[in-house]
Amino acid sequence: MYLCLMYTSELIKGTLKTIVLNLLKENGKMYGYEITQRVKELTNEKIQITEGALYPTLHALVKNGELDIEEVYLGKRVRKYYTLTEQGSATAVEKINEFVDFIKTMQFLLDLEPKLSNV
Amino acid sequence: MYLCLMYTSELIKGTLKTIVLNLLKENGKMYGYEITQRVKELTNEKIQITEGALYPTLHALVKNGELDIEEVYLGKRVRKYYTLTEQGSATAVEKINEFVDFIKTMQFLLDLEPKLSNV
DNA sequence: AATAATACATAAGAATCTTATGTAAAAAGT
DNA sequence: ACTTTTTACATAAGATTCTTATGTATTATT
Repeated sequence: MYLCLMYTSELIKGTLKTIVLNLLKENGKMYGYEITQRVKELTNEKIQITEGALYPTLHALVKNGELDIEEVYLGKRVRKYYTLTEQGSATAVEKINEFVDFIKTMQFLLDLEPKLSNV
Repeated sequence: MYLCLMYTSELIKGTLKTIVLNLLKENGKMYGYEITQRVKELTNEKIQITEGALYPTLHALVKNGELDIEEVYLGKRVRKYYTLTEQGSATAVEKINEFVDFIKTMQFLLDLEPKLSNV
């Protein structure tokens, strides 16, 4: 597993929580492995979240009261579904707003308007 | 000195080299302290590059052949101007293209089209 | 029956940034 | 004239986050 094939990993750093919280906000509940696969699909493999990065992050979000866990057994194998707590929903919105603002600032700083106006 | 007042520092991580290379590409030559002040001005203090982060990064870029140094004495005080090498110019373009692509990917992943269409 | 995919987890090491500290000259304020 | 602020460099300990490697074990596919 790799975190990043297409981008130098530096860029992805710091966006993992934002990605996880936002995916849960859109999909209601997801389990860890599902998150890694969904991100891979949606980004055409440009962003690949490693399990070594994801699981500790999920555990930290639970510990911090942002996520709840629900364990589901499929036969003998456990699958851990994560959902946003109320606090987690608020954090998701904050993180996304912050990221949007950050992008705008970087666009101005790097003088990228023309390159991004046709996204 | 702080790296970031407005944004959680996580987001800025990984963008420092891109910022430095791009500023040098636009301004020809700059010295370290000037870079910190320029970024602060241009971002309305939202991004504040700390000297503890900047100087080691500049040194690493020099070591890696991306930047050249020119020392200028103002009375007894030294000022170190940095310029892009040929390789540094190429890296600057690469980094910016990579960042633009990364933003596009994140916009899609986080479903941010409406929020960013009016930048 | 063997391999690949699913699904969890942790831990050592690398990279990057924060915070703190240091030096010293020039400018600005009083 | 003296003090403080700004300019301008630098490094180092510690924190955080991610990479890479490794581990376990079930289910699905070939």
